[in-house]
Amino acid sequence: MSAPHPSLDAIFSALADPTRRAILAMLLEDDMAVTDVAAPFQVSLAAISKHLAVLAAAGLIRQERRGRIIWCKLEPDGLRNASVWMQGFGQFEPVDLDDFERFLRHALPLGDEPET
Amino acid sequence: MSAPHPSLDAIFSALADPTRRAILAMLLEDDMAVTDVAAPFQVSLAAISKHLAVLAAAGLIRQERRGRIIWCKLEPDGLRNASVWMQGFGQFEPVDLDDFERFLRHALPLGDEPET
DNA sequence: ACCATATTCAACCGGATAGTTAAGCAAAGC
DNA sequence: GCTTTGCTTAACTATCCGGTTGAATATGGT
Repeated sequence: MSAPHPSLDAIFSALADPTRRAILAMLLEDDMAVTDVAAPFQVSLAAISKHLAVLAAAGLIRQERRGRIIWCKLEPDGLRNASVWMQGFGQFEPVDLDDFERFLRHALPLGDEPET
Repeated sequence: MSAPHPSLDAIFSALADPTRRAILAMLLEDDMAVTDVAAPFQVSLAAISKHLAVLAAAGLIRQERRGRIIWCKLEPDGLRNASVWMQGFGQFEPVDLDDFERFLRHALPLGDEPET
C-alpha cells in the first residue's frame, strides 16, 4: 500500500523514529528478511513488522515475498523528495560521507545498548 | 530550551508536521513575530505558539524577545545534521532549487485552502 | 496430512501530540 | 495605574503511536 507519491508528512514521521532509522541503515548494507531485521532489536517481531509497514508506506523500503520469506529492500529514491525539501533551506555544501558514517555508527539504537 | 545538539528524533518529528514546515518556509523569507507567523493559519495562536516551541526545541528556529515582540528566525544550521543523515542514503545529485520552489508553492497548508 | 517457519493481524494499553479555550504575564502607551 | 497588545501556560479532550500478547495466515519440508 505504499502511496505513489508518499507525503513529506509520511516520510519525515517515518524518519523520526530511531528504530526505523536504524532499520534503514541496516538495509543500506543488504536486503534482509523481516526476521533478520528484527534480530538485533529488543522489541517484538510484531513491532518491527509495524515499523517496516510504516517505512513501506512512506516509500522508503519495498517488501516483496519470495517463498515464505519477505525481503525488505531500500527504495533508493524514497528520500529524494525529502532531501530536496531540506536542502532548499540549508544550501548545504555537499555532504561529507565520513560524517554519515559517524552517524550510522553513533546513532544505531539496536535494542538496549549492552553496557559495554 | 533548544538542545545544543538536538536529536534527529526531534528534528525529523518537527519536520513531520505540515504546519511546521510551512512556518519554516515563511521564515525563510523573513524573520517574523509570532502573531504574524500565526496570521495565515486557521488554528489558534496558542497552537502556533506550541509549534514554534517544537521548532525551537529541534534547533530549527530561534526566538528572541525585543520589546514585547518575540522574533522568530530560522536557525540556518538546524537542518544540517538531518541533511547529512539523509544524503548519506541517497547520494543524491545536487538539489535543483526549482524543485524546492515547487515544493514551497505546492505544499503550504496555510489554514484551509479556500475552495476557489 | 502435519509440523515448523515466517510474517501479519487484532485487541488492547500507556504515553505523546495537536488542538481547543481561558487565564496569566510582560512590555508599551495613554 | 490602567488598558491594550503580544505571547505563553494551564487544563482538558481526542487522536495517534509504539509497544505488548496471542491468534491467524501462508509457505515449505517431511
